[in-house]
Amino acid sequence: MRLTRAGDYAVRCVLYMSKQKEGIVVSRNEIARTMDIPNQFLGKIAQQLARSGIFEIVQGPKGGFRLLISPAKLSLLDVVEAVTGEIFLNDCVLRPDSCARSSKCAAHFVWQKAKNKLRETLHEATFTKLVKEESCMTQSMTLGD
Amino acid sequence: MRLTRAGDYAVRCVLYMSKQKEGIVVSRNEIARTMDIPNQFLGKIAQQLARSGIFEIVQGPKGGFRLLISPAKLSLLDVVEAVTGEIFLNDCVLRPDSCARSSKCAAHFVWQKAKNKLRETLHEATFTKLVKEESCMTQSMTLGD
DNA sequence: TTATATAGGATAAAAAAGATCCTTTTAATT
DNA sequence: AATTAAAAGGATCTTTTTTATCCTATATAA
Repeated sequence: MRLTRAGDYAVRCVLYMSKQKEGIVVSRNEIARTMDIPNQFLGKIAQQLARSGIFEIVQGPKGGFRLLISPAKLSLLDVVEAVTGEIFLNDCVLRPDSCARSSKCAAHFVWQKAKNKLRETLHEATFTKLVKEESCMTQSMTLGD
Repeated sequence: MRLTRAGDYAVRCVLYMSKQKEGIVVSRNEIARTMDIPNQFLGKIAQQLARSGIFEIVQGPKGGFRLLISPAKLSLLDVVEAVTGEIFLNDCVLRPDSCARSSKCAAHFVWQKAKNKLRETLHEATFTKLVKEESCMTQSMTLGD
């Protein structure tokens, strides 16, 4: 697995949205501008996030995206996998038939274990936590919001 | 990180060599044939493994590769990273300067943590262990050997 | 009903990965 | 010393994946 640009953009996008008041529609233009994401490309990525039920898309003026899952329940894993598909580290773990060896290959199990740990780590990281940590790190920010 | 075909081939190659008597030269042709690796491509991969000190290359008739590190001390991580470079899951962990956000980005730390765990898992898997597990799995093999 | 903002299909451009061609070098064998 | 097998290494090509954009259609607020 390797976080693609698209996956990175998706995380930035959701991270930005997680900082806004819950339930509001956040404009795509605004997200793209603030988070340095090519506007049209974000459109494509948004489709995938919408299909996964992470947010819904509102068209028209004042359109944009509305988070459907609270940042407290939304993990890095959810967002990344919405864009890149289920994480896997090598073909033969996800598609055992692609590798004639998989049944008798010990490496296979190591990859599987590694994959599970990776997903676990990303699953524990909710966006609420990320936002919180981030605000701790930025000393120059006003503390009172 | 995602195990590329090249990385997979490298693992297969070293796995095969680990089953042979220690210290002998194993022919590239033989490895390629047995492990289903494109011969020439294996040549390229071998160069990287050699540069990393994992094995040495012997030219000429009866040439091939000789493991320089005992399978007991050689891990999946060593072999994979010899071919793909140090494992990383996203750009901003390995090259923080590539991402203007890295210093204030909480996701950054999650990726770093995930990366460390992944490397740990792969580091624990030595080729001796892999060979051993593999022979357990293959029930149809002669147990004696 | 007009202006704004996103959807979504098609396609292009760029980058990465996989593979092979060909000439050169090395070393065992005769 | 000559021959030959086997691999090195540079160059190049193909394929796949990723990134990005163009353009027309659609939805909705004002």
